Amino acid sequence: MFEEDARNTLIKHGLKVTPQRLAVLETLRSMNTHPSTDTITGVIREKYPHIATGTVYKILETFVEKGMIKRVTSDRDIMRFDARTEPHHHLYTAQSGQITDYFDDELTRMLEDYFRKKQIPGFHLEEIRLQLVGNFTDTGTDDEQGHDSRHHK
Amino acid sequence: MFEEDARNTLIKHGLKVTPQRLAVLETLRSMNTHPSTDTITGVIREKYPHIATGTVYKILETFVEKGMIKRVTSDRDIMRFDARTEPHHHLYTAQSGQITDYFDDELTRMLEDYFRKKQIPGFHLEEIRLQLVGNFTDTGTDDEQGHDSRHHK
DNA sequence: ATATTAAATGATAATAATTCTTAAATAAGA
DNA sequence: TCTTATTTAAGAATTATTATCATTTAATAT
Repeated sequence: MFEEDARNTLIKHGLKVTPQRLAVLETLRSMNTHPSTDTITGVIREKYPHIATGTVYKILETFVEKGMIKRVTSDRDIMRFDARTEPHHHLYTAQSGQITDYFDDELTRMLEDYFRKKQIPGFHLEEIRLQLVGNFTDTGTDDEQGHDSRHHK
Repeated sequence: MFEEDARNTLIKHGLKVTPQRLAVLETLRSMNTHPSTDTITGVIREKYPHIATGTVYKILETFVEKGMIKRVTSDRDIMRFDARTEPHHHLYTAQSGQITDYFDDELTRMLEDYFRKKQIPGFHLEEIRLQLVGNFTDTGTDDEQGHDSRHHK
């Protein structure tokens, strides 16, 4: 899934390798549910019960600054994070507050082409994010968590 | 700008007409800066000093439930609101945390066409939101507030 | 391997945003 | 006008996030 292991990613970005940072990065990479800080902390504590809340916050902020992860904006007040850095979009559902990755290269290309041709006056575009809001029409037979619709076409 | 006055909008949605609700809706409609709850409260208090913080929160939530306004998700932790219900997109800038409306019918049509043709399996799409992240390249001569780039083409 | 040093962590306090609670006030309809 | 269900005000409570600072630790040079 990820080109390099967490340890190398940290080194590449000039960060000290600590067990806490490894735990945060590996946890985030292993989840496709765009967890909140609180969820990440909870998962880590199963294996590493002593990590402090503030540490997780600080680590996540460092990672965002370095561009290793992204903040995903949810409708509610909680920050969510995404370890995937390839261009992709997000499916949002109000029902459960779930955020699911949506990979669609054709769509990404179409949007990039569009804005390559049409400049927005007075604005330098750096990133295009699409939020697709709706509901899952599932028959509900698969597991609760991890709506892993990685629609890579 | 808006088809009907605030009073009628409230009645149409089965809400009692109170001065507080009128103030919130009119304030929000008069601003194109996607204010936070705190900003809205501040503006209202200039004319109506007694409104309670909790009241503004409750009113905004009621409006969102009724579909009269929308939540706009910012990268940070504060909720922002938008009184415009026509399809449009948003320009986000990290510099100042500004959120600006971006109207582009061609773009909206292109996205609608795209998803009319291509269904996302297991997902019923209700709304398409585009966040255009970047920086304003302004020469900085115009007023601080209200980057009202309503690029209606 | 050890010492050095800058950086990271843990614990906790502080702040900020939002929600909850309840009594008092008020809008809408009889 | 009177009645009643809603709404508001005020402040307490909760939750998310950030800041502080003493202690610990990773990386580097010895």
